[in-house]
Amino acid sequence: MKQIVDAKTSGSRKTYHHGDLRKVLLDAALMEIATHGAQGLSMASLTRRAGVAQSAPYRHFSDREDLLAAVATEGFVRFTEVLLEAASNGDDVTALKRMAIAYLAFGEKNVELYRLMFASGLVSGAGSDSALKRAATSSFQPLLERVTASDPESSLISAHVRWGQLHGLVMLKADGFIHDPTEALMGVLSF
Amino acid sequence: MKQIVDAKTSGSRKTYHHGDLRKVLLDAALMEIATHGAQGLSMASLTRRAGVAQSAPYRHFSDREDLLAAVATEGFVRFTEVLLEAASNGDDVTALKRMAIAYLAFGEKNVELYRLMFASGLVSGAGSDSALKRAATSSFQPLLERVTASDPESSLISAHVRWGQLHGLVMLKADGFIHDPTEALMGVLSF
DNA sequence: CTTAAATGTTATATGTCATCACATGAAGCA
DNA sequence: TGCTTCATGTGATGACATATAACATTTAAG
Repeated sequence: MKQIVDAKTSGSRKTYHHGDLRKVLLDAALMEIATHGAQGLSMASLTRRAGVAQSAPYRHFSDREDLLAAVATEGFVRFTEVLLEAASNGDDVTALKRMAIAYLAFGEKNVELYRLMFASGLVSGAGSDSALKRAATSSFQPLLERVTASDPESSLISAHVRWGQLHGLVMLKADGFIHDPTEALMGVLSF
Repeated sequence: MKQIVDAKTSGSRKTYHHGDLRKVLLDAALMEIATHGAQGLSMASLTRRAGVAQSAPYRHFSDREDLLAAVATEGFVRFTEVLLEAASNGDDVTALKRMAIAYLAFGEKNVELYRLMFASGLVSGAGSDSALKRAATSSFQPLLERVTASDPESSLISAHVRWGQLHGLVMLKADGFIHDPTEALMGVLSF
């Protein structure tokens, strides 16, 4: 039986073992990334927040990049849920529009996480069979399916075009180049 | 009169002063970024490459971010040249198409530099009167002008839409999510 | 109950950023 | 020419981060 005790009472744990350090670290990383970006995340700061030794995370993640990959994977999972939810009912065309809006909303609400997922080079660098790569691929499926439904001819290319449009607007907004991506999106929702 | 001597003969310079360390560092940074990305660039590695002390760069750049900003600024200057060149002749519509193709080409040839310029958060973080911000803004002008010429009504929004599309394709390619952005671009060159 | 496997700790090696006081050389001026 | 001053490079150092290794403590398997 597991002791799910405190784990954060001002530095001193009651139990030597932590409970679920892996999850605690991931959650802390998600918060840290949301506020300071992945660049500003250090293993050391995570251990201080979790109240464990600096070396502890390496029992759960081979290195810093491995931890970031786990965070990004979680990000893709959540992102996929959001897209599926948006596409869950209505005809294909309106579903596409709702997905587009949901896509932008996710990007704006999770700027730094989104950046880590899509613009950090993590995915392309990851081993080809990694959970990260699979999660990333899954995220693309909802969009692809809806596009295919409404345009079976050149579905993959069309999906890339639409994905590129959304991704571009999110990233331009994230980096301060534009201020109202939704406004721009409305200009193309006649897609 | 300036002694433009060696500056790289196996670690030992003849002159105590370097000649033009600032430029040497910027060039080295551009190369390092092209091969290993901005993330993998360290001040220390630059100094080794240039054969100077670790503290030397701080005479020319206040910190690492300042140097990266200078590199990004140079990137925007080059990028603007490329776009202007592509738009230099032909009617507005074909000029837009050539700019789009040139945009993608620049992105593909300078993946990591492009990432630094557009997706590192440097621009949004920079002080509002910085050379970086001005260079970045200049890069947008050629596109905006051409769009305005062919669509004076909603020119800014239209420009954002097109910019977003191009940016998205470049970034998705950069991070390995798609493999042939040009193919996708052809799908929208009827812009 | 004994022992192996997981998981956490302490200590340490290496590397980076950034700053300090100091050294040197270049340029201006007597 | 010789002095002075300012820009630029050096060496030493402090604060931190990543990562590893040897050791400690639980948990859980037999």
